[in-house]
Amino acid sequence: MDDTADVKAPEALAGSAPLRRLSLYEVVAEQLREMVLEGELMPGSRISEKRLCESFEVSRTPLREALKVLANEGLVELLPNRGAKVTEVDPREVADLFEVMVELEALSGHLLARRASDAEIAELRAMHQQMLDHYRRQERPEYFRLNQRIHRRLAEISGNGVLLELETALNLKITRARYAANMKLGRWDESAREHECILEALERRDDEALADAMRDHMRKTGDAVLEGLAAR
Amino acid sequence: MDDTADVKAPEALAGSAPLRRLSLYEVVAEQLREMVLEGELMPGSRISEKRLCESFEVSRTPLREALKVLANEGLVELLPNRGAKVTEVDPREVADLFEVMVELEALSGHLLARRASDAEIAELRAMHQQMLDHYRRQERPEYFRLNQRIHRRLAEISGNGVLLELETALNLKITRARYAANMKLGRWDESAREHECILEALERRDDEALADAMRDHMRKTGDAVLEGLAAR
DNA sequence: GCTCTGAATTTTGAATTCAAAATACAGTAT
DNA sequence: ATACTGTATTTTGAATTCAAAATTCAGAGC
Repeated sequence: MDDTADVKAPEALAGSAPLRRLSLYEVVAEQLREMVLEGELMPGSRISEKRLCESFEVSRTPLREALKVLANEGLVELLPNRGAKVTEVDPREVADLFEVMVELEALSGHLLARRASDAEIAELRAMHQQMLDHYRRQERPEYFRLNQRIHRRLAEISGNGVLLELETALNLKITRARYAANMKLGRWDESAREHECILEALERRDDEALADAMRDHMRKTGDAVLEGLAAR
Repeated sequence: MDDTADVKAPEALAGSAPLRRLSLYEVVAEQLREMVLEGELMPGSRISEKRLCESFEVSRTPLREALKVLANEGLVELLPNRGAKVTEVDPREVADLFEVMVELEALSGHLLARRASDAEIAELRAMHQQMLDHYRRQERPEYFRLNQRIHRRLAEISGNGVLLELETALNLKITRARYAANMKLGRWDESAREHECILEALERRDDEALADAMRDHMRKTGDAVLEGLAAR
């Protein structure tokens, strides 16, 4: 039907911020990442290079480069001479993941209490309030997106680049586990309350309380996800 | 001179152990990794694809795939349309790195105290004693290698796969920072003593003491590396 | 002399091609 | 009918080719 559309528009995604064109493999990787995270590519399923190339309308070269990136992120597995498959969500690994994340969050908390500026705390508070609005209006996707943004912002403000990278990387897998577990809504309001605790501890700049609150929040999230996974 | 040598011998490196052929890009990645770690490729230096292709005797495809892997590991930076360069060792980032590593080690300690079997503890003790032998004989490279193996084994035995992966990944950068800092030997015996503390706490299965000892060891290592970096 | 412009060259990005491995499949023997 | 062998097909791995971007460099203009 639309086979006139040979025009690729990778710059469409570039926005305006970084002012640089993305390589094709980066675009493909981002797409793939989303497909894996949202379960569009089922865990365990083999990935046919040809099929994906056709659907993305790119050659195999950038696709294979993208697969290598995803493999490093742990979202796909590369089998030698037999292509790639989407990694399974292994509850055991997810448990390990949260075990680590809990500690990273605690570290983040300690750093935040020391390093966050008043302006940054106000910014987080504003985001938090907006998130509560979405909660009250039961706007689930908006709530979820903002929730993610807040967590990311917390990691950023903690001022440790390595920590930010690790949390981002691990969060990929967590997001995937969430989808796979089909997170029940029960924790929605519980989670909102935990966020309130975090914000309050941060505003008091209470080191230990903040670390504990963040640790606690992550631990409970983990428990909920694992429960969801077990109940499949 | 030797332009008769069109024969590539990638299988020469495959050895016999894993019983599966490594892809070319994996071999290249491993070589590159070593070159970066040992400072053979200087931090900040631009990487010419052509030159490297010639020296490895492979085409650009596997080399570029390998570069993508290294980029994910943070050893090289990919500049759009301008190739790759070896990432600089940024003391600020190294500090962040250790800040995180210290917590990961503490977690590792807690897990080890609970999960290590008697046999595994004995194994670690044996490795430790052997390392002390190398220390007494002043066999530096052997000491260093065994040191690395012990740390890796500790991570393995802690039984958290994600933790093992992270420590392995971060350890890459730490190793590089060490080389860059030209680690002075002063800490050699101090480090051996710290290891003794770790072993003893593990043998007592003293949760807190072990976590503290491992945290402490990593913190001091970090301080030494950072000092070395500052003194360049 | 210095800077700017614009071709020539080099280098990178991505598609295509070629070769090797794996898979699917048909036919034979048991 | 089932298991096995050898061949055809498909799919992956890696080299090559083609196009686009960056770099270099020469010469014109100030």
